[in-house]
Order: sequence, then C-alpha cells, then structure tokens
Amino acid sequence: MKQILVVDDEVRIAELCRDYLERAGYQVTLAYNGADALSLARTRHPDLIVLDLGLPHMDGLEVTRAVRTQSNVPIVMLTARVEESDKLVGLELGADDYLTKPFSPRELVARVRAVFRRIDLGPARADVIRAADVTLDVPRMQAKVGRRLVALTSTEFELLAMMMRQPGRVFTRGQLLDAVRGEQGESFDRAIDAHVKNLRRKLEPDPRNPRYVLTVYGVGYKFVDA
Amino acid sequence: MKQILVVDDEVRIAELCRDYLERAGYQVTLAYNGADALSLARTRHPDLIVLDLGLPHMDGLEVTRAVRTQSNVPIVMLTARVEESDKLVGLELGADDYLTKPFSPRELVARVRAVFRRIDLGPARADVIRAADVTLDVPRMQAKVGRRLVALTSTEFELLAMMMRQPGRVFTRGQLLDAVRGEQGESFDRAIDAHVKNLRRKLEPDPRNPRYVLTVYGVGYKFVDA
DNA sequence: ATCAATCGTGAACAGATTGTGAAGTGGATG
DNA sequence: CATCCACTTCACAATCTGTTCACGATTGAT
Repeated sequence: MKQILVVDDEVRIAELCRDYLERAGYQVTLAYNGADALSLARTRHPDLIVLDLGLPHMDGLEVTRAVRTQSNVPIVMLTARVEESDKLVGLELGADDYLTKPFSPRELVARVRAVFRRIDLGPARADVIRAADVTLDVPRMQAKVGRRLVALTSTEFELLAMMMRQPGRVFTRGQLLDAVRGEQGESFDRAIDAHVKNLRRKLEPDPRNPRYVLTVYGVGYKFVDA
Repeated sequence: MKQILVVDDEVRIAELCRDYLERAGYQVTLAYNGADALSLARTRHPDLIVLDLGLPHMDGLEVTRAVRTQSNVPIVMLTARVEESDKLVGLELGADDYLTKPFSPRELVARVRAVFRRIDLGPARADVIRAADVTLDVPRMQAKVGRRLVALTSTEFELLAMMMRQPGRVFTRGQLLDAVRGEQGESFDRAIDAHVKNLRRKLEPDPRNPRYVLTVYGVGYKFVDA
C-alpha cells in the first residue's frame, strides 16, 4: 500500500486530507511543522508528500529543498498564495503537482492518483542502473551485459542491483541476505554463494575469472568499480 | 454539450447564472429548492451542479449529501457565508469548488470551465495501443491479434491495456488489481491469475506457451516487449 | 611450505509460486 | 423472478526457485 505524508500546520485541513486519502486506499501520516515533516520523511520513506507551502518557522520551500537532497519522492504542493512565481519556484524544486487553497479533497485525491499513475506506469523515468558494461532496467527486471540480454530470477536481480547501486563497495553476506529476504528468516550465508554462482554463470563471460562480481576474501562480495 | 443544473432559491441569481453559462456554451436547467434539485439531478444526470448553500427547507449541504449517495457529479458551491468552517464542511462533502456571494457571473463561468478541464484532462491516454502484433482500440474496447478480432471482457481489456502501455515492464498482481478495481476492495491476487488464464485462452495461439502475456516468477506478469 | 579457514560447485531437497478446471457469488438483463 | 455472464474463490497438480549439503579448490597467515 502506498504511504503518503501530509504536512500542514492547520490541523483540520491535514485531517481532512488524511480522511480522504485513507478512504482512497492510501496509508497516511501527518506532520504539523517542517521539522517533523523532515524527520518523518527520513524515517518512514513515504511514497508521496502532500506539503503546505505556508508553514510557520520552516517554509514549505525549505522543506522541499531539504527533502530533495535526500530523495526523489514526489511532492504535491498546497498553497494559499496564487502567484505564478510561487508555482514556478515550487515546480522547479521538484513539486510534481500544485493545488491552490481552498481545494476540494476529491481533487487532491485525483491529483495524487495522477502522480502515482505517471510514476508507476509513466514513461519510466531513469530507473536504470549502469556500471561497467552491465545495465539493469529495474521496472523491466531486465539485465544486459553489453548488448546481450540476460534472464535473471528476482533474487538474482535484487542481489545484483544492490551491489551495482554502489559499485566497489563490499557487502557482507548478511547485508545481501537482508536485502533479498527483507531481513526475515535466518538462512545460511552460503545461500548467497549459490546465488553468486548462478549470477556469474549467467553474466560472466568466464565464470571462473569473474570480471563483475568479485569475491572479497573473508568479507563478502562487491561489484567491480570503474 | 455539457449539461449544468443550477440550484438557487433567488430567482434573479439563478437566471443570471443560466444566462452566462448558456452564453458560455452549456445547457442549463434551473431548480429553486432542494427537492426539485434532487429529482432533476436524478432524472437529467447533469454533468455539473451549481448549488447555493442557503436554500430554504432543505439545506444545500443536505442536498449535497443526498446527491453524493447516488453520483459523483462535480459540484460548485455558492454561499453568502464566508466562514472558513463552512468552506471546510462543503469541501468535506465533496464540493469541487467554492464561490462566495456576491460573485461575478464571469468568475462562475471560469470556475465551471476549470472544473470541466480538470475532469476532462483525466488519464489522457492514447486511443490505440499497439505492441507486438496486438492492437487495442480503447474507445471501442476492441482487441485484435494480427487480423483476428478478439472479444474481451472489460476487466480483461483493462488488464491487457495496462500491460501493453509499457511493454516489457513487469507488473505485480497488486498493481494489476489496482488498475482493474480502482484500488478499492481487497481481493485475492489469484484473481489476476484467473484473468490471465482467460486472456491467454482468448489471444494466445498456444496458451501453454504464451507469446504475449508472460509470467515473471515471484513477481507478476508482463507483456512481451520488442 | 603448510594449514586452517574460506570459497566454488553440482546435486538433491523442500518450499513457494503458478496453471487450471470447477464451483461459488453477485449483479445485470429480460 | 429466473437466467446469464463475468468475476472471484477454491483445490490440486505441475513447475520453478531458493536453500542446503558435501567435497574439492582456493586463499591468506603462520
């Protein structure tokens, strides 16, 4: 279920938004000031933020900037001001849509749905991971080595994606297992070895002398960097 | 042509609205009390309702509630009161916009246009979707495989359309369910399997070896790409 | 150079995921 | 009110994947 963070200092409005969004099937968290909004954005990793521009102390634009330094989460802005310049600034900072108060909660829901639609099935934004001749197309769950298409299982794909997001960084088997299994049941570390074996068989030209997925003796694995 | 129902007990105001809205190209019906408004809303199925809150006998909010039990028609509210709480109540009940008396008829027209624009914009999507030998004529709800016409149910059509809009992208059963059921009631993921089975039976030459709708083990389904 | 620890690998197993026909449900239609 | 059709749910079989195991190969330290 999608999680939405609603930020507005006017409690009634915030709760109104929450009610409508929850009825539309979203999970909603509320924040009444910029500082809370930031910490919630960091800890809860919402899928979308509904943000009032006219917050006390910390302005909505500041919040936007701060959030943007850390994530690409879509933002729908609310504002009482109607000046065109605000719109431009807001959109430049990465707002995905814009509503002027007073607005109808139904329209808010419609906008939120539209944003999710654009993101979920829109012209897939750059959700591609590249490193050293290997390309991962995340929404398509497709891997390419050079021009050669490689079919991977979802676990193999997750594993490879995790390592490729930070090429050169060494991951322990425990970290890799957590990424794959959502840190649930405990399994043997050697399970990772098996996946690495299969990965290498599928994407290395010579699985005996790996070029991409390298072993770091006594620690774990890493994707080659540079 | 769009039809609009204007509800106001003050005859002069109602007629003023009618004149302006008709000049703007809409077809207008008038009602001077809540009861008439309700029955007209039921029989004429207007595309939008302009509703005065300060009606005698049956309050505008009551009318709104009653209308909402039956339809989702957009409502633009008029009111003499300017209190913020009224605004909120109105919006809570599902008004799409709000005007305070006295208002300029020109502004009313502008708001009405804006509401229609927001609605019509909708999920602007292509009328025809093509991918890999399959063609969907969306407005006609017609599917073709090569030259062969295939009859699909609306759910099957929606499902196929969702996947074909982004060939190759993998969709989870949850995403597909949302697209089909408007992310309302929860149903079993396996319902999607059943639809996929029926889809394949109808459009695959050999349903046991699908060419178009492919399974991605552990994730969901995708329409073949390229 | 030797040795204990670590890693690679193939095969076998267990468990989860999917395909499918049939039965059940609900709303639309006449 | 009866019928039909689409959608959902259920149960079981078929399939695929992830994990484990055992053993040989490799590594790094003494």
